[in-house]
Amino acid sequence: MPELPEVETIRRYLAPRLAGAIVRDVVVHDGRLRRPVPRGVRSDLPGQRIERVDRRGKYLLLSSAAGTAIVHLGMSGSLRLTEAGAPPATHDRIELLFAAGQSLRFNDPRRFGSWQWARRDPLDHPALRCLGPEPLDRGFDGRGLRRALRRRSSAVKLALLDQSLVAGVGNIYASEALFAAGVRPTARASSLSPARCDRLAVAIKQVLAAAIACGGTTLDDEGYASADGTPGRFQVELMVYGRAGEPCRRCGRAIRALRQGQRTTYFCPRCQR
DNA sequence: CCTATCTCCTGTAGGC
DNA sequence: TGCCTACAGGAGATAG
Repeated sequence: MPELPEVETIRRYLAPRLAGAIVRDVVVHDGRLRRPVPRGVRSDLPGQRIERVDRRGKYLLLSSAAGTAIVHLGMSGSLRLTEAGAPPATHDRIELLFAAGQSLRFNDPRRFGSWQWARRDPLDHPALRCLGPEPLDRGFDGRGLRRALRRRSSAVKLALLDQSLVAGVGNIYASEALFAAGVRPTARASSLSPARCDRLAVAIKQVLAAAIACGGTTLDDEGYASADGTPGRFQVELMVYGRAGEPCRRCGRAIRALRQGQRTTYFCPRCQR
């Protein structure tokens, strides 16, 4: 399930390889994604030069003079850059063919991903307009986080998943960041002291940066990989996610799992108060 | 504005 | 072996 570190890993691989590349053709093998693939992807992108590959939250942005493809990998989406020519694989949905002979394939078994299109500033696009701050930016700190959390009555874990408060944190890194900060995921967001918000903001930055340095997290059942097929290595660094019943790597107590808003949260009952 | 709940989708795992 | 159910989860829609 690609979150910020996985998308950033893909971006870092693709940016130097796609910058300047000319899109020869766009083939939509199956446009039934989370929302239908907009016409602009097909009609405007061919012939364009990719100027930049950017990331905003969990979105990857492929920018050209004609517009920007706004790509979300959902939970099962992947991108693979290869030499063109191979027949499409099962669940290949969209393929960009480049003039130099490469092919960028978007594969998504569960169709939770999306390809949107922005003719003008992509940051004004509805998908990106309401995103919160980039957690790895300088400007993201405990004060801003506290401002965002203080008027939320929900559990802090759920608040961290809200992309309008912080962009790019998903289920894995929310649990990991709360562990790193020593904060109980069930704590009311509004109850966190300034000091704990400072610690949480630092923890979010540290966990995301460490995961990027490892090339993301590849779980057994999801099989995330970067655009050249390389899996991530952060799964061996996880402190709590997916470790229910196993001993805490810091204190030895059994890691616990609970359900919050239809998804699983992991935490250490001793290290997180 | 905020919160809680449901929905989309498909591969996989577990129970029987 | 096969059928059934539950589960994984991001984000948008909806109701309150």
